[in-house]
Amino acid sequence: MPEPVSATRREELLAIAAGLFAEKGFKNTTVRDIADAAGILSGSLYHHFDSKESMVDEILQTFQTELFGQYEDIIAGDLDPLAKLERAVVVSFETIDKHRDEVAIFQNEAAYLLTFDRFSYLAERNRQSREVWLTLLQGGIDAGVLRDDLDLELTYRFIRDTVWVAVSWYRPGGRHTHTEIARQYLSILLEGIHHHA
Amino acid sequence: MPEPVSATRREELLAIAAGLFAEKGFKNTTVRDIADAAGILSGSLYHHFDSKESMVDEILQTFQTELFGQYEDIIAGDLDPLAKLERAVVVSFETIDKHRDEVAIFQNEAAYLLTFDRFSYLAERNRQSREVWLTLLQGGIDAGVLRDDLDLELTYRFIRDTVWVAVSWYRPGGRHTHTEIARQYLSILLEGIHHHA
DNA sequence: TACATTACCAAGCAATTGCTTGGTTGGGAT
DNA sequence: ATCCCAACCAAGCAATTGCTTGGTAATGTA
Repeated sequence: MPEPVSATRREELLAIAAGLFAEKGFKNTTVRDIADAAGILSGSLYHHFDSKESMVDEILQTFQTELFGQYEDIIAGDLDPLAKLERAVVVSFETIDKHRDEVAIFQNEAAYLLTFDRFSYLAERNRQSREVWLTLLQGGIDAGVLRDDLDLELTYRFIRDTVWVAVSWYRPGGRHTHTEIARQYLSILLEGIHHHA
Repeated sequence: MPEPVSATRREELLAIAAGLFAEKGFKNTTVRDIADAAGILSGSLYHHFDSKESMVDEILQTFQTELFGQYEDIIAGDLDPLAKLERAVVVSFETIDKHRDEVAIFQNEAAYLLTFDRFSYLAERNRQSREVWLTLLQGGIDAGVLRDDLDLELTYRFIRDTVWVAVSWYRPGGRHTHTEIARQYLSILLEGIHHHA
């Protein structure tokens, strides 16, 4: 197993931990599991990190900074409302493709991690995410390009859930690329599955 | 092996356990948590049940028997294809309303529980669920009432995910009834959010 | 040569876990 | 009056948990 020259040992260990946290859950992954996967003893992990919590913390912070930066760029950009919404969906699926473990951890463990003070920033991220989607949807409605007879909150949840839950089954190299999935999901979301003559 | 004792106390304890499993996860809920919530000592649970696994087993089996029975009724019924699909969505939201804890446990813990032999029937239920939705979708396509340009597998996942993930935020007595949520979700699914003149 | 740094090992501790064992209580049937 | 039995308690065991401690080996750098 050749290792990327650029990856420090620290980043390697974080990637291993992320894979296990995503697959088995945070609480259900022991420091011995992580150490075994890395080929070292559990105690040796504490040369690199303070605690198991610090590992998942670093994993989540890194990817969230990147993701929310992209959302901000979209909103601040000059695309038309519909294109902005489409772009946000595509970016989300790109993130699922590029940061599958991190997204899975955020999806599955956020509720549990929020019981610790040090992870209270996750609640802020959720609030931020809601604002992004509501802003994009309202923009489309104001421009007359989206239906105005739907409950905005329900529509937001519909989109959010549909996009992120795909991380539970999407695998790179599967029968659909993330681009193709985004395209079809957008088609259903915008046009519906009903046949229009 | 303790057998049915006072059916009511047994059901009480199962309901308490289900609430905790749904809220905190199976592995992350201790037998002491369950006992505390029931106002007894942890050892006393073993008068009613063999193990923690037996509890979650009984919880899942009971509700799945009911749910899949309803799906079978719909497919065997004489509604037209579109109405069958709509009915299946409505029944699913009714189930989320009526068996919130059980659905949440199935959604969140199935992957973990499947690592134990005794829960292999959960994989069979997943297969069964996929067949139900694919049958309903194919029926609509054959009847010319649903679009035939979408990937069937992706459409199935879209519907499945959208319906069941709602259990993560739906609360009875919230601002939307499960009937209202089903209605709006169906509207988006069938017609899309795009504004059609 | 002397020292520093990085990455790890070996051993184990305190807390928590699921579960076991033997015993107690109180209401209902005989 | 006696007995039964469902429901529980009190105590604790063995395994697993996150994490600590003190040390070692290899690779630098002065």
